Amino acid sequence: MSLSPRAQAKREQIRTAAQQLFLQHGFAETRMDAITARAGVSKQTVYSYYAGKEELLADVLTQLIHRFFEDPSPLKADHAPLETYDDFQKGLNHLAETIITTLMQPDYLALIRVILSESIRFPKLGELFRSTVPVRVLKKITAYLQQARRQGWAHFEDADAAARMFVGPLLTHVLLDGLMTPDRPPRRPDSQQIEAIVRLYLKSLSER
Amino acid sequence: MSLSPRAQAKREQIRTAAQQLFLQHGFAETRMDAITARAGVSKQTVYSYYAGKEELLADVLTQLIHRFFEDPSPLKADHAPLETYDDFQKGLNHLAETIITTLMQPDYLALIRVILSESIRFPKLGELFRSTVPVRVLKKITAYLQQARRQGWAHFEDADAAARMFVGPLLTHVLLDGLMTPDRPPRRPDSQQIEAIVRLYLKSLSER
DNA sequence: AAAATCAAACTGTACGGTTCAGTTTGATCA
DNA sequence: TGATCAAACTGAACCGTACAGTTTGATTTT
Repeated sequence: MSLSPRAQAKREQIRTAAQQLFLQHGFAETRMDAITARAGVSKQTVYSYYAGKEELLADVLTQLIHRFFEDPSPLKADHAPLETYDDFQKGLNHLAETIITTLMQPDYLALIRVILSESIRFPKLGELFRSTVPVRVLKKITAYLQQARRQGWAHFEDADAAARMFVGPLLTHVLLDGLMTPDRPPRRPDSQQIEAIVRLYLKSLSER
Repeated sequence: MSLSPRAQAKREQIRTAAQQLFLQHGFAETRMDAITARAGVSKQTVYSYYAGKEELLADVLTQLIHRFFEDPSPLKADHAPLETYDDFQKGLNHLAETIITTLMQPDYLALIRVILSESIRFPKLGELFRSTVPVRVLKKITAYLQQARRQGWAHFEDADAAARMFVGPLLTHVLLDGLMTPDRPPRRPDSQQIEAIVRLYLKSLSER
């Protein structure tokens, strides 16, 4: 069942080339010939590793989804100290910054765009992404908030609503300035805008 | 420059058929033959009204974008009374409900999906949508909040951040349960979830 | 007012031209 | 000897056009 190291390498070459092209042009506009050319590989080889174009896309996206989530950066905020209220404020700020930085990467935006486009054709992929990335991120944030509540720094009833209240405003930037304007490079909100959001957010978690 | 009533009607037939198919299958997967069949019109006629498939898509989406925004419902909250704090709370709740109801319509979700998919090919369309719908909605909300602030019911510094804080959490539902799962019918959040969000939001606008 | 005439819009079919995914072939490399 | 390569090929899908004939509705003629 396992592949030889050489085969692994070939497969990786193909996947990488396909990934770049799928993310840049989308599924329909990507030509198999372009993939083989970029991978420096013959067409026959591609078809000896993948049954077809769709299977190749599935492999590329599946791998990307897992890689993006295993990326350690976005969610290590829960390992930061949380002893003073200032820690909490800094933690949220850092969390917001890393979420924005991650989401606003051109590759990440492209991935979301492809998934939204193709999830009609491949419902499985949409579901995989949904349940892997955003749902887990929401859960992590929920956990962090509950930890802060135990410490007495946050007061809320509905943890899910509180988590959405945190991510939501960030998403507005991603949608408007990242996904909706693919021609110009994504303009991420500056630190002041993020701070304003976090400050407002903290008020919603204050006592009474 | 104006078209005869008969021509208007034909054009409308074509547009309607094209709209249904583009929203259902997207641009690439929609066949011109399918459009002519559904419109009950010959191919020649389509090409006498439109230079090609792309022009047809542009017309369909442009019309949809304007229609969705001119839809009176989403934003008449600013005409509701705003004299007591209770008015404000009710106003926000109503606003949230109508925003969710509008966005969660299958047609609206499909429109967003098509725009996100095709905005690489047609940057103009993405920009038209962005500047017409979400940007104006944000501005309306901002105006409403500032009105509430003048009445003393809301306290905030950054009006833009406050507006995003309101729409953001709603968007999380649209994204996760509307856009990411096109196979099953969209599950809109129930009134309790929306109330929880509004309640939390009101805290972020409270004094100090 | 009924009949004849006419231009423009429309239809249906057929098909040219192109693009592309996937296959076959025969040579080359390791 | 088995994997890989380049290149040519196949077959199907699909956009857009050409064309010969029909419908429509208005205008003119009797």
